[in-house]
Amino acid sequence: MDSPTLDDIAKESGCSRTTVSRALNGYSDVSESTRRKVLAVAHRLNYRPNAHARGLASNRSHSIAAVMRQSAFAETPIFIEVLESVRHTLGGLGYHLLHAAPTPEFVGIEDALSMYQMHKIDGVILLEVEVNDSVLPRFLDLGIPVVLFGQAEGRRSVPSVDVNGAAAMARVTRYLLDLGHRRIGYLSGPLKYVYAQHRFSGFEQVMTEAVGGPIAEWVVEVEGSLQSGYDGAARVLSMHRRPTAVICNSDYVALGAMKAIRDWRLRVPEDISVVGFDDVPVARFLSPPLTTVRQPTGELGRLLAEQMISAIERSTSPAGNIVLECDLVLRDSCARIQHAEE
Amino acid sequence: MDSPTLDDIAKESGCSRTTVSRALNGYSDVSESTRRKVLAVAHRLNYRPNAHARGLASNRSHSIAAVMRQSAFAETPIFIEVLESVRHTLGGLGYHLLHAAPTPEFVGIEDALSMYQMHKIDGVILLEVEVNDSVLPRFLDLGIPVVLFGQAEGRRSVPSVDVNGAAAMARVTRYLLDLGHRRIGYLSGPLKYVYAQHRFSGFEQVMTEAVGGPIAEWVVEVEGSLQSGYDGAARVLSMHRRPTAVICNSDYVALGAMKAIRDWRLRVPEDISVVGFDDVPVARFLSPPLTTVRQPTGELGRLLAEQMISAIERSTSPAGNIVLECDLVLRDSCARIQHAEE
DNA sequence: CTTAGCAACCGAAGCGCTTCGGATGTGCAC
DNA sequence: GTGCACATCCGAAGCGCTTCGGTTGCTAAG
Repeated sequence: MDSPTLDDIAKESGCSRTTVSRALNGYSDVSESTRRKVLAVAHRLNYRPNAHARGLASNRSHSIAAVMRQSAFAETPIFIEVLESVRHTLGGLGYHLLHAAPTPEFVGIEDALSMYQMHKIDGVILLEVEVNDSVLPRFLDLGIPVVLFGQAEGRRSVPSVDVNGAAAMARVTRYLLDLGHRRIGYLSGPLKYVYAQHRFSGFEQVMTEAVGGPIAEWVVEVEGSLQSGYDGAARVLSMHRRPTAVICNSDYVALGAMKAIRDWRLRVPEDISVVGFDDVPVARFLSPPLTTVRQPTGELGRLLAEQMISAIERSTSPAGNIVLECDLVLRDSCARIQHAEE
Repeated sequence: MDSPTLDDIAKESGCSRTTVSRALNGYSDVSESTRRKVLAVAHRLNYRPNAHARGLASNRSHSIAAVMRQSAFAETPIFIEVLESVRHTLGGLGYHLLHAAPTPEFVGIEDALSMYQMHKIDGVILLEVEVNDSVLPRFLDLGIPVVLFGQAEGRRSVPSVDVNGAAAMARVTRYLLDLGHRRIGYLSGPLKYVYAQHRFSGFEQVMTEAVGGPIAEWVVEVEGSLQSGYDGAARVLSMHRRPTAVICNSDYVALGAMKAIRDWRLRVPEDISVVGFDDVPVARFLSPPLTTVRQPTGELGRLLAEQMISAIERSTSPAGNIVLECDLVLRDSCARIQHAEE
């Protein structure tokens, strides 16, 4: 059996194709009784609008793509949660979410670009933003509606949803200071990313107020991978003077760092305290359970979706730059400092 | 500037719209010289076919969806790798991959169904198969091309790609037997899934040959979550007689189990050996590094994609039921048994 | 009684592509 | 000269929808 079309509904319900279309799409110049009749028939026939026909006529696909960078998906489980929330919200608004995930050749972006040009998607949610991002302008130049998870420096006109990374890191730093730590290491995310800059600034500021600033040798830039966390920690651990605590850019980095610490025959948290970021499911099951920062993933996703739709439909609220706060999740990977030297 | 259409190319290259279309789509009744001319113009104008128009005319979307169950994505990182490979392969064939991931209300499937009815997708890759699967027939009844990652009992006509879970588990079991273990626990995946049945049968058979069969109390059915692994292990650990080794259905389950073992004041591997499944990135960084089973994700993804396309285009090879072997990755979570009691 | 204004509805064009069925031209055997 | 096979090309229809620009029939003001 072939799928029913608008014409089938028109025939069944005794009105024109135009009226059926307008009834189904919620236009106002359709009487309530007609609308009800049309909806009843549509439901009975299990009608589904043909996305191609609709797209061709309206130039809209009702699909939006989530674009991220190389390996971000595997290394940043938090994206999964955020995107689930995005999908859920979009679904309620009649949109589908597509993941344009990255391949080694960085095709995530190219894919999205070409999908837009083919009218397969109406807009893009970009999941990681670089300082002086080279990708963002490519979308913007083509007039592709973009919403950022993160923030683009000096581009407040691009709608965005972000977490207050600076405040979160400031809080983590203060927590460690309160435990008596003064020598704090910092495994930063790649500083080409805006979020990494923000987080570091939070750390830096509190450290400056408290102890005159971070020690440069203990600040290491790492990728998101476990191995990179291991290597970063190893570098700090093999120094002459070691920190008593290490703040990590993600839980996976923290996990790598913890392995390095064990390999150096040191204990967490007795010898070195460790803090992660993201609160991935694994964090609670580590030994010791990891103290970390939780992001409001559900809320982030919901807002991203809403911003996206209003960017596309240009009717609702104007571009917003939303920033949410994080929670500090205290577990057992940090300890009050044992023997204050200095 | 508006996107160029076939007509633009036709005008520029001096041939008809029909010829341009056929040239671009590789039909044979176009001379080489014409084809080259057309391709050149298309490239110069940066032509991208309008997916809607194409879909409307040809009734094909050149998109395929990956469908999975509740939370599978977060708990089964291996899917990410497989899907990356699927995406990569599909991309080379002119197709896009969409993830129709699940929401709590199990909408992954509904989504895919409705997307198919809207002609947004041409087929579905189904990522987990239940015994007597209730979802599969829903796709099949609608005539939706489906390829399984896994196998459906008694449905050899549905193309599938799977891993030889029975052989893998048999190998794991033999490995533990070789280390002197006789009392082996087994944290199984939900037995409603075909793959869990297969894996268990591999374990069971080897145990039967070696020691007359598994001990029923040490076989526990768990979900994929870390917590579930913890709970399952806790149940076994609180028994009067404990196993000396535990085989886990996934690395995350193993991670949960390891935490339980620590909480019981026992050591891995000295007191209890642990084996995982999947070789997630985290496995190598655990303490101790986890012995586990690696699946050939890249190959799996490639084959899934190829099967999908041939299912859609009905031209190439017939439905296949492919099964690949896994690798056992030896690390430090298993030890030769210390003191044989019995 | 006339007519402006409004609610409700509809006809037809057209979105950009594929594809069916033919048209054209060339070379070659008869 | 005629007919045929073949390679190459093209016109036009049509996919199912949205939307522009109406028309119709009613109410209520003038």
